[in-house]
Amino acid sequence: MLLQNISPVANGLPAAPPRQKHPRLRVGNQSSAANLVLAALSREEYQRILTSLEPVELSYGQVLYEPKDRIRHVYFPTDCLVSLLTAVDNKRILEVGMVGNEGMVGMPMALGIGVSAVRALVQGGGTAMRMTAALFRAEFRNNMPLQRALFRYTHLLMAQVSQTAACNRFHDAESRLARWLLMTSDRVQTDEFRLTHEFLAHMLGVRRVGVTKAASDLQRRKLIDYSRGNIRILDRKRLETAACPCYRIVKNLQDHAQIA
Amino acid sequence: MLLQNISPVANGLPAAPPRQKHPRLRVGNQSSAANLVLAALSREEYQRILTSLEPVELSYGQVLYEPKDRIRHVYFPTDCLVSLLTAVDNKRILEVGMVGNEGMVGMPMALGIGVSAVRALVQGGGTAMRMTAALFRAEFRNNMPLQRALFRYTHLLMAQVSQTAACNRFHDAESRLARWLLMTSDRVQTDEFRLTHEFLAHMLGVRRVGVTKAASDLQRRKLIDYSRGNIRILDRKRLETAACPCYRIVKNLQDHAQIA
DNA sequence: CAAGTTCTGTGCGACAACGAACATACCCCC
DNA sequence: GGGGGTATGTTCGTTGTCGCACAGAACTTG
Repeated sequence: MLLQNISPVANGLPAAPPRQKHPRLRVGNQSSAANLVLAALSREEYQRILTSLEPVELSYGQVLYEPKDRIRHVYFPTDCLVSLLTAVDNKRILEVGMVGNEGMVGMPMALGIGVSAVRALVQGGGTAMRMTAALFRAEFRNNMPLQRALFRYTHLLMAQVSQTAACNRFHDAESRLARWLLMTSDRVQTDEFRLTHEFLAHMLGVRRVGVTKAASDLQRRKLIDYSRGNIRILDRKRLETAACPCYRIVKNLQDHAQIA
Repeated sequence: MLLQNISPVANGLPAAPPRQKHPRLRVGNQSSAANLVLAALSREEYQRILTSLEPVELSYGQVLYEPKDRIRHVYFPTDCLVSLLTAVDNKRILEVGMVGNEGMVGMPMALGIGVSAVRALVQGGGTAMRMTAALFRAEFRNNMPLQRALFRYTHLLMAQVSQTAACNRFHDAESRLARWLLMTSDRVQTDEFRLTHEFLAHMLGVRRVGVTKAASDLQRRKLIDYSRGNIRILDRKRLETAACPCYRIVKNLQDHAQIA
Protein backbone atom coordinates (compact mmCIF):
# COMPACT_ATOMS: atom_id res chain seq x y z
CA MET A 1 0.00 0.00 0.00
CA LEU A 2 2.98 2.21 0.18
CA LEU A 3 4.26 4.29 -2.61
CA GLN A 4 7.94 3.63 -2.48
CA ASN A 5 8.89 6.55 -4.62
CA ILE A 6 6.50 9.37 -4.75
CA SER A 7 7.35 10.76 -8.13
CA PRO A 8 4.87 12.92 -9.96
CA VAL A 9 4.23 10.19 -12.45
CA ALA A 10 2.87 6.71 -12.21
CA ASN A 11 3.65 4.84 -9.07
CA GLY A 12 3.58 1.09 -9.30
CA LEU A 13 2.16 1.27 -12.75
CA PRO A 14 3.13 -1.17 -15.44
CA ALA A 15 5.57 0.38 -17.85
CA ALA A 16 3.73 2.80 -20.04
CA PRO A 17 4.91 1.81 -23.53
CA PRO A 18 3.56 -1.74 -23.83
CA ARG A 19 0.09 -0.37 -23.56
CA GLN A 20 -0.72 -0.88 -27.21
CA LYS A 21 -0.69 -4.62 -26.87
CA HIS A 22 -4.25 -4.39 -25.67
CA PRO A 23 -5.76 -1.71 -27.83
CA ARG A 24 -8.51 0.04 -25.99
CA LEU A 25 -11.98 0.02 -27.40
CA ARG A 26 -13.07 3.40 -28.58
CA VAL A 27 -16.31 4.91 -27.54
CA GLY A 28 -18.99 5.44 -30.19
CA ASN A 29 -18.07 7.92 -32.86
CA GLN A 30 -15.32 9.24 -30.66
CA SER A 31 -16.79 12.71 -30.93
CA SER A 32 -16.21 15.03 -28.04
CA ALA A 33 -19.90 14.75 -27.23
CA ALA A 34 -19.08 11.25 -26.06
CA ASN A 35 -18.57 13.23 -22.91
CA LEU A 36 -21.91 13.39 -21.17
CA VAL A 37 -21.47 16.87 -19.78
CA LEU A 38 -20.87 18.25 -23.25
CA ALA A 39 -23.62 16.07 -24.62
CA ALA A 40 -26.07 17.83 -22.33
CA LEU A 41 -25.61 21.06 -24.25
CA SER A 42 -27.84 22.20 -27.07
CA ARG A 43 -26.54 21.98 -30.61
CA GLU A 44 -25.66 25.66 -30.76
CA GLU A 45 -24.02 25.79 -27.35
CA TYR A 46 -22.07 22.74 -28.24
CA GLN A 47 -20.86 24.10 -31.56
CA ARG A 48 -19.70 27.27 -29.91
CA ILE A 49 -17.90 25.61 -27.06
CA LEU A 50 -16.22 23.28 -29.49
CA THR A 51 -14.05 26.10 -30.74
CA SER A 52 -12.51 26.40 -27.29
CA LEU A 53 -11.91 22.70 -26.92
CA GLU A 54 -8.80 20.87 -27.89
CA PRO A 55 -8.54 17.09 -28.12
CA VAL A 56 -5.69 15.58 -26.16
CA GLU A 57 -4.38 12.10 -25.74
CA LEU A 58 -3.91 11.25 -22.09
CA SER A 59 -1.70 8.38 -21.14
CA TYR A 60 -1.61 5.95 -18.33
CA GLY A 61 0.11 7.38 -15.28
CA GLN A 62 0.03 10.99 -16.32
CA VAL A 63 -0.68 13.44 -13.51
CA LEU A 64 -3.04 16.27 -14.45
CA TYR A 65 -2.96 18.06 -11.10
CA GLU A 66 -1.21 17.81 -7.81
CA PRO A 67 -2.85 19.18 -4.68
CA LYS A 68 -2.47 22.98 -4.54
CA ASP A 69 -1.56 23.10 -8.21
CA ARG A 70 -3.06 25.92 -10.14
CA ILE A 71 -5.51 24.42 -12.61
CA ARG A 72 -4.36 25.17 -16.15
CA HIS A 73 -6.89 23.12 -18.05
CA VAL A 74 -10.15 21.39 -17.41
CA TYR A 75 -10.63 18.01 -19.08
CA PHE A 76 -13.73 16.38 -20.47
CA PRO A 77 -12.84 12.70 -20.79
CA THR A 78 -14.32 10.90 -23.73
CA ASP A 79 -12.87 7.46 -23.32
CA CYS A 80 -10.24 7.82 -20.66
CA LEU A 81 -10.45 7.53 -16.93
CA VAL A 82 -9.02 9.79 -14.27
CA SER A 83 -8.62 9.01 -10.58
CA LEU A 84 -8.83 11.62 -7.85
CA LEU A 85 -6.43 10.83 -5.04
CA THR A 86 -5.99 12.18 -1.54
CA ALA A 87 -2.89 11.66 0.56
CA VAL A 88 -2.61 11.51 4.31
CA ASP A 89 1.18 11.58 4.20
CA ASN A 90 4.03 10.86 1.82
CA LYS A 91 3.32 7.19 1.71
CA ARG A 92 -0.37 6.64 1.99
CA ILE A 93 -2.60 7.64 -0.86
CA LEU A 94 -6.17 6.74 -1.58
CA GLU A 95 -8.53 7.17 -4.45
CA VAL A 96 -11.56 9.17 -3.38
CA GLY A 97 -13.23 9.61 -6.73
CA MET A 98 -13.20 8.59 -10.36
CA VAL A 99 -14.00 10.67 -13.42
CA GLY A 100 -14.89 9.19 -16.78
CA ASN A 101 -16.92 10.41 -19.69
CA GLU A 102 -19.75 11.28 -17.33
CA GLY A 103 -17.89 14.20 -15.87
CA MET A 104 -15.12 16.76 -15.95
CA VAL A 105 -11.71 16.86 -14.36
CA GLY A 106 -11.11 20.22 -12.73
CA MET A 107 -14.36 20.45 -10.85
CA PRO A 108 -13.15 23.28 -8.58
CA MET A 109 -13.18 25.57 -11.62
CA ALA A 110 -16.96 25.21 -11.74
CA LEU A 111 -16.96 26.67 -8.25
CA GLY A 112 -14.68 29.52 -9.19
CA ILE A 113 -11.73 27.91 -7.48
CA GLY A 114 -8.47 27.80 -9.39
CA VAL A 115 -6.52 25.20 -7.46
CA SER A 116 -7.00 21.50 -7.09
CA ALA A 117 -7.39 19.89 -3.70
CA VAL A 118 -6.51 16.44 -4.96
CA ARG A 119 -4.14 14.67 -7.28
CA ALA A 120 -5.69 13.79 -10.63
CA LEU A 121 -4.05 10.74 -12.16
CA VAL A 122 -4.82 9.28 -15.56
CA GLN A 123 -5.68 5.72 -14.80
CA GLY A 124 -6.94 4.58 -18.15
CA GLY A 125 -5.35 6.14 -21.18
CA GLY A 126 -7.45 7.57 -23.96
CA THR A 127 -8.68 10.86 -25.25
CA ALA A 128 -10.26 13.88 -23.65
CA MET A 129 -11.27 17.34 -24.72
CA ARG A 130 -9.57 20.05 -22.79
CA MET A 131 -9.96 23.79 -22.36
CA THR A 132 -7.70 26.35 -20.77
CA ALA A 133 -8.73 27.72 -17.42
CA ALA A 134 -9.18 31.21 -18.87
CA LEU A 135 -11.42 30.07 -21.69
CA PHE A 136 -13.38 27.89 -19.34
CA ARG A 137 -13.98 30.77 -16.99
CA ALA A 138 -15.28 32.95 -19.78
CA GLU A 139 -17.43 30.22 -21.27
CA PHE A 140 -18.78 29.03 -17.96
CA ARG A 141 -19.83 32.50 -16.86
CA ASN A 142 -22.52 32.89 -19.44
CA ASN A 143 -23.33 29.38 -20.49
CA MET A 144 -26.19 28.40 -18.23
CA PRO A 145 -26.70 24.90 -19.60
CA LEU A 146 -23.03 24.19 -18.98
CA GLN A 147 -23.38 25.52 -15.47
CA ARG A 148 -26.36 23.33 -14.84
CA ALA A 149 -24.64 20.24 -16.17
CA LEU A 150 -21.51 20.86 -14.15
CA PHE A 151 -23.30 21.70 -10.95
CA ARG A 152 -25.27 18.54 -11.27
CA TYR A 153 -22.07 16.64 -11.85
CA THR A 154 -20.42 18.27 -8.86
CA HIS A 155 -23.24 17.08 -6.69
CA LEU A 156 -22.95 13.54 -8.00
CA LEU A 157 -19.21 13.57 -7.47
CA MET A 158 -19.75 14.70 -3.92
CA ALA A 159 -22.15 11.83 -3.38
CA GLN A 160 -19.64 9.43 -4.89
CA VAL A 161 -16.88 10.65 -2.63
CA SER A 162 -19.11 10.41 0.43
CA GLN A 163 -20.13 6.88 -0.39
CA THR A 164 -16.54 5.91 -1.04
CA ALA A 165 -15.58 7.28 2.34
CA ALA A 166 -18.09 5.07 4.11
CA CYS A 167 -17.26 2.13 1.87
CA ASN A 168 -13.56 2.33 2.64
CA ARG A 169 -14.36 2.21 6.29
CA PHE A 170 -16.78 -0.71 6.35
CA HIS A 171 -16.14 -3.08 3.49
CA ASP A 172 -13.35 -5.53 3.03
CA ALA A 173 -10.78 -5.44 0.29
CA GLU A 174 -12.46 -8.03 -1.88
CA SER A 175 -15.85 -6.28 -2.05
CA ARG A 176 -14.16 -2.99 -2.69
CA LEU A 177 -12.05 -4.47 -5.45
CA ALA A 178 -15.17 -5.85 -7.12
CA ARG A 179 -16.87 -2.47 -6.83
CA TRP A 180 -13.85 -0.70 -8.22
CA LEU A 181 -13.62 -2.97 -11.23
CA LEU A 182 -17.30 -2.43 -12.00
CA MET A 183 -17.04 1.34 -11.68
CA THR A 184 -14.02 1.36 -13.94
CA SER A 185 -15.66 -0.88 -16.46
CA ASP A 186 -18.70 1.42 -16.57
CA ARG A 187 -16.51 4.37 -17.38
CA VAL A 188 -14.16 2.93 -19.97
CA GLN A 189 -16.99 0.85 -21.38
CA THR A 190 -14.88 -2.22 -21.75
CA ASP A 191 -14.64 -5.43 -19.83
CA GLU A 192 -10.89 -5.49 -20.13
CA PHE A 193 -8.29 -3.04 -18.96
CA ARG A 194 -4.71 -2.79 -17.92
CA LEU A 195 -3.74 -2.36 -14.31
CA THR A 196 -1.55 -4.13 -11.88
CA HIS A 197 -2.14 -5.26 -8.34
CA GLU A 198 0.30 -2.61 -7.24
CA PHE A 199 -1.78 0.09 -8.84
CA LEU A 200 -5.02 -1.30 -7.49
CA ALA A 201 -3.48 -1.35 -4.04
CA HIS A 202 -3.10 2.42 -4.15
CA MET A 203 -6.65 2.89 -5.36
CA LEU A 204 -8.13 0.75 -2.62
CA GLY A 205 -5.75 1.80 0.10
CA VAL A 206 -4.49 -1.70 0.88
CA ARG A 207 -1.21 -3.51 0.41
CA ARG A 208 -0.39 -5.18 -2.85
CA VAL A 209 -0.68 -8.60 -1.25
CA GLY A 210 -4.15 -7.66 -0.16
CA VAL A 211 -5.10 -7.09 -3.78
CA THR A 212 -3.40 -10.32 -4.83
CA LYS A 213 -5.45 -12.23 -2.32
CA ALA A 214 -8.74 -10.58 -3.22
CA ALA A 215 -8.09 -10.81 -6.95
CA SER A 216 -7.05 -14.44 -6.87
CA ASP A 217 -10.19 -15.25 -4.97
CA LEU A 218 -12.34 -13.48 -7.55
CA GLN A 219 -10.41 -15.31 -10.25
CA ARG A 220 -10.94 -18.64 -8.54
CA ARG A 221 -14.64 -17.92 -8.57
CA LYS A 222 -14.39 -17.18 -12.32
CA LEU A 223 -15.68 -13.64 -11.96
CA ILE A 224 -12.56 -12.09 -13.41
CA ASP A 225 -9.43 -13.16 -15.21
CA TYR A 226 -6.09 -11.48 -15.11
CA SER A 227 -2.42 -11.78 -15.77
CA ARG A 228 0.40 -9.35 -15.73
CA GLY A 229 -1.48 -6.10 -15.61
CA ASN A 230 -4.35 -7.14 -17.78
CA ILE A 231 -7.69 -7.64 -16.11
CA ARG A 232 -10.87 -8.90 -17.70
CA ILE A 233 -14.32 -9.11 -16.20
CA LEU A 234 -15.82 -12.48 -16.98
CA ASP A 235 -19.15 -12.37 -15.22
CA ARG A 236 -20.51 -8.90 -14.59
CA LYS A 237 -23.67 -10.05 -12.90
CA ARG A 238 -22.01 -12.19 -10.33
CA LEU A 239 -19.21 -9.70 -9.86
CA GLU A 240 -21.86 -7.24 -8.83
CA THR A 241 -23.14 -9.54 -6.14
CA ALA A 242 -19.57 -9.91 -4.91
CA ALA A 243 -19.24 -6.13 -4.76
CA CYS A 244 -20.50 -4.11 -1.83
CA PRO A 245 -23.85 -2.36 -2.14
CA CYS A 246 -22.03 0.94 -2.54
CA TYR A 247 -21.70 0.19 -6.23
CA ARG A 248 -25.46 0.11 -6.75
CA ILE A 249 -26.08 3.04 -4.46
CA VAL A 250 -23.83 5.34 -6.45
CA LYS A 251 -24.86 3.97 -9.80
CA ASN A 252 -28.54 4.45 -9.07
CA LEU A 253 -27.87 8.00 -8.02
CA GLN A 254 -26.05 8.69 -11.25
CA ASP A 255 -28.56 6.95 -13.47
CA HIS A 256 -31.72 8.37 -11.99
CA ALA A 257 -30.09 11.67 -11.26
CA GLN A 258 -32.05 13.04 -8.36
CA ILE A 259 -32.26 16.64 -9.35
CA ALA A 260 -35.47 18.65 -9.06
CA MET B 1 -20.63 0.55 15.68
CA LEU B 2 -24.08 -0.67 14.86
CA LEU B 3 -27.20 1.36 15.03
CA GLN B 4 -29.59 -0.94 16.75
CA ASN B 5 -32.69 0.95 15.78
CA ILE B 6 -32.56 3.09 12.75
CA SER B 7 -35.15 5.67 13.63
CA PRO B 8 -35.10 9.06 11.92
CA VAL B 9 -33.94 10.72 15.09
CA ALA B 10 -30.92 10.37 17.29
CA ASN B 11 -29.37 6.96 17.50
CA GLY B 12 -27.36 6.19 20.55
CA LEU B 13 -27.56 9.75 21.66
CA PRO B 14 -27.90 10.70 25.27
CA ALA B 15 -31.47 11.57 26.09
CA ALA B 16 -32.24 14.99 24.71
CA PRO B 17 -33.82 16.75 27.70
CA PRO B 18 -30.98 16.75 30.24
CA ARG B 19 -28.97 18.89 27.89
CA GLN B 20 -29.34 22.03 29.92
CA LYS B 21 -27.18 20.75 32.71
CA HIS B 22 -24.18 21.90 30.72
CA PRO B 23 -25.26 25.15 29.21
CA ARG B 24 -23.50 25.80 25.97
CA LEU B 25 -21.36 28.84 25.52
CA ARG B 26 -22.76 31.27 23.06
CA VAL B 27 -20.77 32.65 20.22
CA GLY B 28 -19.88 36.34 20.19
CA ASN B 29 -22.86 38.65 19.95
CA GLN B 30 -24.94 35.76 18.74
CA SER B 31 -25.86 37.74 15.63
CA SER B 32 -26.62 35.78 12.52
CA ALA B 33 -23.39 37.09 11.05
CA ALA B 34 -21.66 34.79 13.47
CA ASN B 35 -22.05 32.53 10.49
CA LEU B 36 -19.02 33.07 8.32
CA VAL B 37 -20.80 32.66 5.01
CA LEU B 38 -23.21 35.41 5.92
CA ALA B 39 -20.40 37.44 7.37
CA ALA B 40 -18.73 37.46 3.97
CA LEU B 41 -21.54 39.58 2.56
CA SER B 42 -21.47 43.33 2.33
CA ARG B 43 -23.56 45.33 4.75
CA GLU B 44 -26.32 45.94 2.21
CA GLU B 45 -26.43 42.39 0.97
CA TYR B 46 -26.54 41.21 4.50
CA GLN B 47 -29.36 43.50 5.52
CA ARG B 48 -31.42 42.39 2.59
CA ILE B 49 -30.87 38.70 3.09
CA LEU B 50 -31.68 39.07 6.75
CA THR B 51 -35.33 39.61 5.89
CA SER B 52 -35.47 36.11 4.44
CA LEU B 53 -33.73 34.51 7.37
CA GLU B 54 -35.39 33.07 10.40
CA PRO B 55 -33.57 32.10 13.58
CA VAL B 56 -34.22 28.56 14.74
CA GLU B 57 -33.13 26.59 17.73
CA LEU B 58 -31.75 23.23 16.70
CA SER B 59 -31.51 20.50 19.24
CA TYR B 60 -29.21 17.59 19.76
CA GLY B 61 -30.26 14.62 17.69
CA GLN B 62 -32.58 16.43 15.33
CA VAL B 63 -32.42 15.26 11.73
CA LEU B 64 -32.53 18.05 9.17
CA TYR B 65 -32.44 15.84 6.08
CA GLU B 66 -32.49 12.20 5.21
CA PRO B 67 -30.91 11.01 1.97
CA LYS B 68 -33.28 11.68 -0.96
CA ASP B 69 -35.30 14.11 1.13
CA ARG B 70 -36.40 17.21 -0.63
CA ILE B 71 -34.57 20.13 0.94
CA ARG B 72 -37.08 22.47 2.55
CA HIS B 73 -34.68 24.83 4.27
CA VAL B 74 -31.04 25.67 4.18
CA TYR B 75 -29.38 26.37 7.52
CA PHE B 76 -26.61 28.76 8.43
CA PRO B 77 -25.34 27.55 11.81
CA THR B 78 -24.24 30.22 14.21
CA ASP B 79 -23.29 28.17 17.22
CA CYS B 80 -24.56 24.70 16.49
CA LEU B 81 -22.94 21.80 14.73
CA VAL B 82 -24.36 19.50 12.10
CA SER B 83 -22.95 16.16 10.97
CA LEU B 84 -23.30 14.82 7.46
CA LEU B 85 -23.71 11.06 7.49
CA THR B 86 -23.58 8.42 4.80
CA ALA B 87 -24.91 4.88 5.21
CA VAL B 88 -23.73 1.74 3.51
CA ASP B 89 -26.66 -0.28 4.83
CA ASN B 90 -29.23 -0.17 7.61
CA LYS B 91 -26.69 -0.65 10.31
CA ARG B 92 -23.52 1.05 9.32
CA ILE B 93 -23.38 4.79 9.21
CA LEU B 94 -20.42 7.10 9.04
CA GLU B 95 -19.86 10.80 9.35
CA VAL B 96 -18.33 12.16 6.17
CA GLY B 97 -18.46 15.85 6.95
CA MET B 98 -19.19 18.41 9.61
CA VAL B 99 -20.80 21.83 9.25
CA GLY B 100 -20.46 24.58 11.81
CA ASN B 101 -20.60 28.34 11.64
CA GLU B 102 -18.13 28.28 8.75
CA GLY B 103 -20.67 26.86 6.34
CA MET B 104 -24.21 26.07 5.35
CA VAL B 105 -26.29 22.94 5.65
CA GLY B 106 -28.04 22.21 2.38
CA MET B 107 -25.06 22.59 0.13
CA PRO B 108 -26.76 20.89 -2.86
CA MET B 109 -29.05 23.90 -3.11
CA ALA B 110 -26.05 26.00 -4.09
CA LEU B 111 -25.65 23.63 -7.01
CA GLY B 112 -29.27 23.85 -7.99
CA ILE B 113 -30.02 20.43 -6.56
CA GLY B 114 -33.11 20.11 -4.41
CA VAL B 115 -32.46 16.82 -2.65
CA SER B 116 -29.91 15.81 -0.09
CA ALA B 117 -27.55 12.92 -0.67
CA VAL B 118 -26.72 12.52 3.00
CA ARG B 119 -28.32 12.57 6.40
CA ALA B 120 -27.84 15.85 8.25
CA LEU B 121 -27.92 15.34 12.00
CA VAL B 122 -27.69 18.04 14.61
CA GLN B 123 -24.80 16.99 16.74
CA GLY B 124 -24.38 20.04 18.92
CA GLY B 125 -27.51 21.94 19.76
CA GLY B 126 -27.68 25.67 19.34
CA THR B 127 -29.02 28.25 16.97
CA ALA B 128 -28.95 28.67 13.23
CA MET B 129 -30.47 31.00 10.70
CA ARG B 130 -32.61 29.25 8.16
CA MET B 131 -34.23 30.13 4.88
CA THR B 132 -36.82 28.30 2.83
CA ALA B 133 -35.64 26.59 -0.31
CA ALA B 134 -37.73 28.90 -2.49
CA LEU B 135 -36.39 32.07 -0.92
CA PHE B 136 -32.88 30.74 -1.08
CA ARG B 137 -33.20 29.97 -4.75
CA ALA B 138 -34.39 33.49 -5.49
CA GLU B 139 -31.78 35.12 -3.32
CA PHE B 140 -28.95 32.95 -4.55
CA ARG B 141 -29.71 33.57 -8.20
CA ASN B 142 -28.78 37.22 -8.14
CA ASN B 143 -26.58 37.56 -5.11
CA MET B 144 -23.10 37.10 -6.48
CA PRO B 145 -21.23 37.53 -3.20
CA LEU B 146 -23.40 34.82 -1.68
CA GLN B 147 -22.67 32.59 -4.64
CA ARG B 148 -18.96 33.17 -4.27
CA ALA B 149 -19.01 32.43 -0.57
CA LEU B 150 -21.03 29.28 -0.99
CA PHE B 151 -19.03 27.96 -3.91
CA ARG B 152 -15.91 28.49 -1.94
CA TYR B 153 -17.46 26.65 0.97
CA THR B 154 -18.59 23.82 -1.27
CA HIS B 155 -15.04 23.35 -2.41
CA LEU B 156 -13.76 23.28 1.14
CA LEU B 157 -16.42 20.79 2.15
CA MET B 158 -15.40 18.60 -0.74
CA ALA B 159 -11.81 18.74 0.42
CA GLN B 160 -12.89 17.91 3.94
CA VAL B 161 -14.87 14.91 2.80
CA SER B 162 -11.99 13.67 0.65
CA GLN B 163 -9.55 13.96 3.50
CA THR B 164 -11.94 12.23 5.85
CA ALA B 165 -12.26 9.38 3.38
CA ALA B 166 -8.52 8.80 3.35
CA CYS B 167 -8.28 9.33 7.08
CA ASN B 168 -10.91 6.73 7.83
CA ARG B 169 -8.98 4.26 5.77
CA PHE B 170 -5.52 4.78 7.21
CA HIS B 171 -5.68 6.04 10.75
CA ASP B 172 -6.60 4.21 13.89
CA ALA B 173 -9.53 4.99 16.11
CA GLU B 174 -7.55 6.95 18.66
CA SER B 175 -6.03 9.42 16.19
CA ARG B 176 -9.37 9.84 14.51
CA LEU B 177 -11.07 10.48 17.80
CA ALA B 178 -8.54 13.16 18.65
CA ARG B 179 -9.03 14.76 15.27
CA TRP B 180 -12.76 14.66 15.61
CA LEU B 181 -12.71 16.32 19.01
CA LEU B 182 -10.52 19.09 17.69
CA MET B 183 -12.70 19.69 14.66
CA THR B 184 -15.77 19.81 16.84
CA SER B 185 -14.15 22.12 19.31
CA ASP B 186 -13.18 24.48 16.50
CA ARG B 187 -16.76 24.70 15.36
CA VAL B 188 -18.63 25.04 18.62
CA GLN B 189 -15.83 27.19 19.98
CA THR B 190 -15.85 25.50 23.32
CA ASP B 191 -13.59 23.01 24.95
CA GLU B 192 -16.47 21.15 26.46
CA PHE B 193 -19.40 19.43 24.86
CA ARG B 194 -21.87 16.69 25.39
CA LEU B 195 -21.61 13.42 23.53
CA THR B 196 -21.44 9.82 24.47
CA HIS B 197 -19.12 7.07 23.35
CA GLU B 198 -22.05 5.54 21.56
CA PHE B 199 -22.54 8.67 19.50
CA LEU B 200 -18.86 9.03 18.79
CA ALA B 201 -18.80 5.45 17.62
CA HIS B 202 -21.20 6.30 14.81
CA MET B 203 -19.20 9.34 13.83
CA LEU B 204 -15.96 7.44 13.63
CA GLY B 205 -17.39 4.23 12.24
CA VAL B 206 -16.11 2.02 15.05
CA ARG B 207 -17.76 0.10 17.89
CA ARG B 208 -18.59 1.81 21.12
CA VAL B 209 -15.93 -0.16 22.96
CA GLY B 210 -13.44 1.09 20.43
CA VAL B 211 -14.28 4.63 21.46
CA THR B 212 -14.12 3.70 25.13
CA LYS B 213 -10.66 2.33 24.64
CA ALA B 214 -9.39 5.28 22.64
CA ALA B 215 -11.02 7.80 24.95
CA SER B 216 -9.77 6.24 28.14
CA ASP B 217 -6.29 6.27 26.72
CA LEU B 218 -6.55 9.96 25.88
CA GLN B 219 -7.91 10.54 29.35
CA ARG B 220 -5.08 8.60 30.94
CA ARG B 221 -2.71 10.87 29.09
CA LYS B 222 -4.59 13.88 30.49
CA LEU B 223 -5.47 15.24 27.07
CA ILE B 224 -9.19 15.06 27.68
CA ASP B 225 -11.56 14.45 30.51
CA TYR B 226 -15.00 12.98 30.30
CA SER B 227 -17.82 11.37 32.13
CA ARG B 228 -21.31 10.38 31.16
CA GLY B 229 -21.66 12.21 27.91
CA ASN B 230 -19.67 15.25 28.84
CA ILE B 231 -16.28 15.66 27.23
CA ARG B 232 -13.74 18.34 27.92
CA ILE B 233 -10.51 19.02 26.12
CA LEU B 234 -7.75 19.59 28.65
CA ASP B 235 -4.70 20.08 26.50
CA ARG B 236 -5.40 21.24 22.98
CA LYS B 237 -1.78 21.37 21.90
CA ARG B 238 -0.95 17.85 22.88
CA LEU B 239 -4.28 16.58 21.66
CA GLU B 240 -3.30 17.88 18.28
CA THR B 241 -0.13 15.85 18.27
CA ALA B 242 -2.18 12.82 19.20
CA ALA B 243 -4.48 13.49 16.25
CA CYS B 244 -3.65 12.41 12.75
CA PRO B 245 -2.19 14.97 10.35
CA CYS B 246 -5.54 15.14 8.59
CA TYR B 247 -6.66 17.68 11.16
CA ARG B 248 -3.96 20.13 10.18
CA ILE B 249 -4.33 19.47 6.51
CA VAL B 250 -8.00 20.38 6.48
CA LYS B 251 -7.61 23.24 8.91
CA ASN B 252 -4.85 24.83 6.88
CA LEU B 253 -6.97 24.56 3.78
CA GLN B 254 -9.84 26.30 5.51
CA ASP B 255 -7.74 28.97 7.12
CA HIS B 256 -5.63 29.94 4.17
CA ALA B 257 -8.41 29.30 1.75
CA GLN B 258 -6.68 28.52 -1.47
CA ILE B 259 -8.90 30.35 -3.88
CA ALA B 260 -7.73 32.36 -6.85
C1' DC C 1 -34.00 4.70 49.26
C1' DA C 2 -34.99 1.45 45.64
C1' DA C 3 -35.54 0.49 40.93
C1' DG C 4 -34.65 1.38 36.39
C1' DT C 5 -31.98 3.48 32.77
C1' DT C 6 -27.97 5.14 30.69
C1' DC C 7 -23.19 5.31 30.23
C1' DT C 8 -18.67 3.30 30.65
C1' DG C 9 -15.22 -0.45 31.28
C1' DT C 10 -13.38 -5.27 30.57
C1' DG C 11 -12.64 -9.80 28.73
C1' DC C 12 -13.01 -13.20 25.11
C1' DG C 13 -11.94 -15.62 20.63
C1' DA C 14 -11.93 -14.49 15.69
C1' DC C 15 -10.24 -12.32 11.68
C1' DA C 16 -8.73 -9.10 8.24
C1' DA C 17 -5.12 -6.31 7.26
C1' DC C 18 -0.44 -4.92 8.48
C1' DG C 19 4.94 -4.71 7.30
C1' DA C 20 8.55 -7.34 5.70
C1' DA C 21 10.84 -10.67 3.28
C1' DC C 22 11.34 -14.16 0.01
C1' DA C 23 9.83 -17.28 -3.99
C1' DT C 24 8.12 -17.95 -8.42
C1' DA C 25 6.43 -16.72 -12.94
C1' DC C 26 6.33 -14.14 -17.01
C1' DC C 27 7.97 -10.97 -20.59
C1' DC C 28 11.27 -8.40 -23.32
C1' DC C 29 15.53 -7.55 -25.21
C1' DC C 30 20.22 -8.21 -26.16
C1' DG D 1 18.65 -18.51 -24.71
C1' DG D 2 20.20 -16.18 -20.88
C1' DG D 3 19.61 -11.92 -18.01
C1' DG D 4 17.04 -8.17 -16.03
C1' DG D 5 13.00 -6.16 -14.97
C1' DT D 6 8.20 -6.58 -13.75
C1' DA D 7 4.17 -8.97 -11.98
C1' DT D 8 2.21 -12.21 -8.97
C1' DG D 9 2.12 -15.56 -5.02
C1' DT D 10 3.30 -17.14 -0.28
C1' DT D 11 4.67 -17.00 4.45
C1' DC D 12 5.22 -15.16 9.33
C1' DG D 13 4.37 -12.75 13.40
C1' DT D 14 1.84 -8.51 14.82
C1' DT D 15 -1.87 -5.34 15.43
C1' DG D 16 -6.31 -3.11 15.25
C1' DT D 17 -10.87 -3.98 15.09
C1' DC D 18 -14.67 -7.15 15.16
C1' DG D 19 -18.97 -9.21 17.57
C1' DC D 20 -20.57 -10.61 21.79
C1' DA D 21 -21.38 -10.72 26.58
C1' DC D 22 -21.40 -9.05 31.04
C1' DA D 23 -20.01 -6.10 35.11
C1' DG D 24 -19.76 -1.78 37.36
C1' DA D 25 -20.81 3.13 37.84
C1' DA D 26 -23.61 7.16 37.67
C1' DC D 27 -27.67 9.45 37.12
C1' DT D 28 -33.09 9.71 37.09
C1' DT D 29 -37.37 8.66 38.75
C1' DG D 30 -40.84 6.99 41.71
